[in-house]
Amino acid sequence: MNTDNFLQQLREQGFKLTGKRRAIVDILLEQDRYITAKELIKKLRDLYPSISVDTVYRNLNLLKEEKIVEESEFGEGGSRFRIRCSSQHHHHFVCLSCGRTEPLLECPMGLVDMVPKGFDVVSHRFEVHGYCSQCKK
Amino acid sequence: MNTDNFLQQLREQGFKLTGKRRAIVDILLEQDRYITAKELIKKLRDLYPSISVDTVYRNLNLLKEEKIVEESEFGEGGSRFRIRCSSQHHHHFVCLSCGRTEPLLECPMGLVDMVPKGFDVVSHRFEVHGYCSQCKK
DNA sequence: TTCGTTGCAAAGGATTTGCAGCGTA
DNA sequence: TACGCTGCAAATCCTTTGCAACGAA
Repeated sequence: MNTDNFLQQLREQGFKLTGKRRAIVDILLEQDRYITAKELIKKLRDLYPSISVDTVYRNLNLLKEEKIVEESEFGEGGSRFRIRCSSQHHHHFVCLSCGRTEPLLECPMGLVDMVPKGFDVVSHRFEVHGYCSQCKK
Repeated sequence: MNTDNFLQQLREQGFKLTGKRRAIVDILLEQDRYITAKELIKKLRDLYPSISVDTVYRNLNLLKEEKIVEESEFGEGGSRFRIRCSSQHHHHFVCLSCGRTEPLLECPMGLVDMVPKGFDVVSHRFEVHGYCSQCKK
């Protein structure tokens, strides 16, 4: 997956292809981990020193709606965002220190019956938090 | 479990037993589901019309630190809180409509190896969302 | 009396919105 | 040209904090 794939997908929906939008996707892609909006903005300012936070949030929301980006809430400093590189359903191990993610080996929903009878399941969330091999040292 | 058990626990830590604190625990206990701070405050105002939001948040934070209350973030309108009635480790099915919770039958972490080698696991989060038998109608 | 608790007012941080001008297609 | 995108400023929403008065033990 590269930036152009994602931008192409947006263009097909009638959205435009701007330098700032490209930069947002670029950065998320080269990070490939959960980062806060703040971190993202900081990196964007290297290229676009005056980019406004609203633009970033508007783009993140658009990318979320298009399922290109996913959001998770852990730690401090607001939501964190990461790009969805794989289209296959899976969950993540998330490093509490650097935000790096690693796919988990299983999805619990498929393993056994988790949910008591009588409930309609719409979605589920599974996340394992800890420290990656680099950060645990 | 009843309100006095929880308040007793707080008293042993040197915290005081006020009417408002009791009311907060009472309401959380009679709800036994995830509710937003807003909903909680609304219900508290029946008994204490002028209770302030800061008192509620301060108490929720205290109860969280004492592991009496747990917080989850889903849906709109900020964090949601519920009282921990059972001391046994488990996860929940959460109704997206009414916030009702139901213990899940398994904890995925015990079932198989979920996490690739080399990662230190600190915590995990598992939640299933959907509609309960009442709300799905 | 002591020290935790509360309300008030204000601040804080994250995120969103209306609007007018700009830029892509 | 048309319509999406952007920055600005302001607003909104949720949550926290300092301070002085209050209240439980």
